Amino acid sequence: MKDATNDKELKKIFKIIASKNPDNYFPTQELRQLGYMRKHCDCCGNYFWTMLKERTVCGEPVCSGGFQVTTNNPAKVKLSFVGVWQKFVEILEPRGYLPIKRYPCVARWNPTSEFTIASISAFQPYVITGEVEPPAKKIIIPQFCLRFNDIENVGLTGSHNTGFVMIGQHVFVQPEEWNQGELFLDIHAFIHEGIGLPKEEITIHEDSWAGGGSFGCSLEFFSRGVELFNQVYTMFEQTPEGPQELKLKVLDMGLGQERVTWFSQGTPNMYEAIFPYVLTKLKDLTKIKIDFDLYDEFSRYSAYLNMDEVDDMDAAWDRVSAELKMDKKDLQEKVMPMTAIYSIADHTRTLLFAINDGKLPSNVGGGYNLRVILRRAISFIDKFGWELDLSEVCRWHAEELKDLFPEVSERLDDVKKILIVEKEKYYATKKKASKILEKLFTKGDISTETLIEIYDSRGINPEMVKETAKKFGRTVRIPDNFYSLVVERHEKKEQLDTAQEETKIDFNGDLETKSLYYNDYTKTTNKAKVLKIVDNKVILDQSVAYPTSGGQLHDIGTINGQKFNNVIKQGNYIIHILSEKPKFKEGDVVKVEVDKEWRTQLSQHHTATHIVNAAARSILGAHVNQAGAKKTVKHSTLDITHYKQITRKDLLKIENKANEIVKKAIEMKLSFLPRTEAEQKYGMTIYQGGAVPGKNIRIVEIPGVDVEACGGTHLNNTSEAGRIKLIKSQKIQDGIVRLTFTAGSATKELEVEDSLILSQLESLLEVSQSKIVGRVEELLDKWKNLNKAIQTGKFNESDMVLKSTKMVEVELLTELSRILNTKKEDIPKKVKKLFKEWNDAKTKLKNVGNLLSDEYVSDLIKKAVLYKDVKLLINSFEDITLKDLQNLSKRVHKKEEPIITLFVDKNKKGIEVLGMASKDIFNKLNLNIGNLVKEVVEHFEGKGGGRADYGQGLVDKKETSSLNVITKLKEKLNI
RNA sequence: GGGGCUGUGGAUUAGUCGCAGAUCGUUCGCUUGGCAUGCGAAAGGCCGGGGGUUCAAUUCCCCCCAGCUCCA
Repeated sequence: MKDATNDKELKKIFKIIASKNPDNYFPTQELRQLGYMRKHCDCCGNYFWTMLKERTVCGEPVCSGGFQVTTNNPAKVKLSFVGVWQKFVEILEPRGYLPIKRYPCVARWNPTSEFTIASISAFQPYVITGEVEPPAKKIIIPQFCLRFNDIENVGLTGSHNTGFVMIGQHVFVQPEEWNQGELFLDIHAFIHEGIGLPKEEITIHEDSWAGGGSFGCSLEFFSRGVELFNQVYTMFEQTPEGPQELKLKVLDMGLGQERVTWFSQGTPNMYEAIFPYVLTKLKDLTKIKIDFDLYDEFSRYSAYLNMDEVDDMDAAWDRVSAELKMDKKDLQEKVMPMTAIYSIADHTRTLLFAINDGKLPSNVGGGYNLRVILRRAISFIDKFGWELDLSEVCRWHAEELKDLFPEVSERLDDVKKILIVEKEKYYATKKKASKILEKLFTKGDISTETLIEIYDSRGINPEMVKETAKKFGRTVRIPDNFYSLVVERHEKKEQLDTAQEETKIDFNGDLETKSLYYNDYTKTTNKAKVLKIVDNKVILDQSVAYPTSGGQLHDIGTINGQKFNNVIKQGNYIIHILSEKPKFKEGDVVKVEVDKEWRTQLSQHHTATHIVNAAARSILGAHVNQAGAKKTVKHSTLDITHYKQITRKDLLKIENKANEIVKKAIEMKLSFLPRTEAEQKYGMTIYQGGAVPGKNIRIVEIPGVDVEACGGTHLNNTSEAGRIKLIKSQKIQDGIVRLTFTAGSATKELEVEDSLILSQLESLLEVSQSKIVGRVEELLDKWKNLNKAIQTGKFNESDMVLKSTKMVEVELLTELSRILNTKKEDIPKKVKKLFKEWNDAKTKLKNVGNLLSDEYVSDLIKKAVLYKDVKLLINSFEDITLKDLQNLSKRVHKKEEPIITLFVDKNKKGIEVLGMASKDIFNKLNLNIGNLVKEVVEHFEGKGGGRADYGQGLVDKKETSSLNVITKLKEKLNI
């Protein structure tokens, strides 16, 4: 047993051990009392319990010949979906179980998984490890769970869901209170009395379970080839010395409420049993009649259509229609609408719960799953052209579930808004996709490579490609293993990245540092005993210094006057990292002092984060949740869930709201509460900052505003936060917006920086602050105009002066960075650049006899000579730019065609040569200007090139003169 | 969490180390009794931003910003 290296092996070995001595591990006494006998399956070799003497195989579908739910239904009690839970309570509550409310299906408290995937998830990880007290020792819970690994099968097989309720029977007790037989009898009572299933219809399998180093045995309950539930007794843990009894024994029984409902009603498929109200509405609206016999027949073979395993869907449909002795097209036409209705019903229910519990559809993370099912639902609706509003279907679900889950009716308006936004996005990408495809098809055929590429980067799947191909009367070969090719491509790329692991410093012994920063952030000093020193790292028995955690940066400070610049937390102890070797020894009593300003600033930012979070929620809606946060000395960032970019208006509203909260001077309440008590009192939204370990959790409450479980340093009163200023918002992914803001003296510093920028602009543009925006707008406009004028030679006097006195009432720098399309820091740089270019243009245009006036250009053309029937203009200039040469050439060419211009300019860089010829010169004279320029500049060890009608180059050798270059040019032209 | 793609007049976009193009829309003129149309002309580009390489960058390299997308 000790040799088992992983859970899978552990499970296998333990199963053999348990089945050898069933009396030691299974409630055999109770089983026998009830009349069951132990048997050995002829088919798979496992042990099972049954009432039937003649039974020789266990209840696995493979051994007993598939599902037989619909015919001659064995359940004597017919229960609705909600009824199943009510019956469960009816049976289990008198037996000492406490029914509790479901946890959110978005598992904010759980660091190991994003969604709740089983009823036991509600208690993972801290209850299981014994770190946290459960609400009661025996609990039952109707837990809504999400699982997205079988999306393509939903609607097709008659029994797959993306969201489902797992009814949990959970027990957490000390070994001496553990009564396995009773736990077994409790659940048996539900199935036998509650559902009314005769014992003859029940088959119970012996099995084992292992996970996370713990393991135990389990009993699986089957009837008619359907696994109804699995009761897992986790009693042991694997240790280096071998298996040991757990200090906390855990019962994990999870029962699919959908499955049991179906079983109890014996409806043709599961969907019909679990949301009849929604289905009736859907069928009414779509006028779709379900052919139950056909669907039943079909769903039996639907496994052939499992997208995960089948590469060639067409062939798979061929196979199924052959089995059903039906025409393939006919079958698809009949089956697909039914599939669609069931899928829509399932997907909307999942979306309702997930959005309600704080997850938004997105392009990354778990939100992606929501997007996938939403798009799947919409595409069904579009395919059949139904007039169906998904948010309306969500509403029906909410109604249908009101007795069990009243909370999902609370945010239906939010759900609607979110679904609308998401739907629009879907259509936008679809439109884009069809455009891209059209382009590709007009270009030629689509290779497998591009097929994968457009799927990966544009979301265009082979299905869509095929459809468009039809329109173009083309065919596209799609490889059978398309999706595995995509996976392959990812594997190649993603292998390159190696996760960098944090280096852990290894201290032996059970060290513990008492944290002194919880009660009062102004307490910044304490005396402590040195527990351990390793190199520069110091562990004390207690400390006021805050270690980096919960998104808050660590404190800095001194120990006995020696600086520490970093503080980290590891296990139960805090490590101060000194900048030099400590002068004190282990066992010494030392004095810790934390930098007060630093600490205050971090506390201001942390409390401000809670305030902004609450402000955002009150302005944007209840769907706003924290998705991450970071507090540094300079500023604080808060990521919130929201379905679109936040408008500037709303941003301002949030800022105002936040500052209102500050001004109200609300006294903060900081306290420790037992986890369960806190959850019950304030709800699961306290886990804004993510999972928080510990039996007792710290609650940071701004009464009337916000409550969060949080370990950071906080102010005593909101007024101490100073002014909160939102610097920017950015959408970091779909569904998540990052707010960056400052509080306290960071705001002041920022304002100083800002006013510095503004005063720079003031003196540059020679206007008062309030008029800067107007002036910059004007500058940009006139800069454009003059740049154009340089090319045309025509200009407007009014573009030569800045005189705008327009005033705007907005945040100046924000507005400026919008106008200039640049970051705030770059504003002065950019304005300076524009201003300079505008001035330069002015000078160029103003100078008499300047290069751009019509007269000058005409005079220049007069200098042209005749070269093989074509005008040739050679001229030299001084200190103008390449751009000027270009503009001048262009103007000459506009005025006089055909002509060849060869301009030479001497400036700081050296001698620049620019040649231009009218388009047809090359053919006429067999003269390549690019080559000409190249040869000439290279003769003087310069560089250059071009093409037939354009050439450009530079000679940077000091001793070369313009005349030299011109002479060489002439020489090459034989003149 | 890990990848991929895209950014060019108001819209849709082509393009390339070498003078920024097209279509639609807009404005003006002509055609017409008027409209749809037809013909002709014009205006409209910080080639997302910053830095680098280069004789020369919208194009190549790096960083950022914005949007889209796939996978776990």
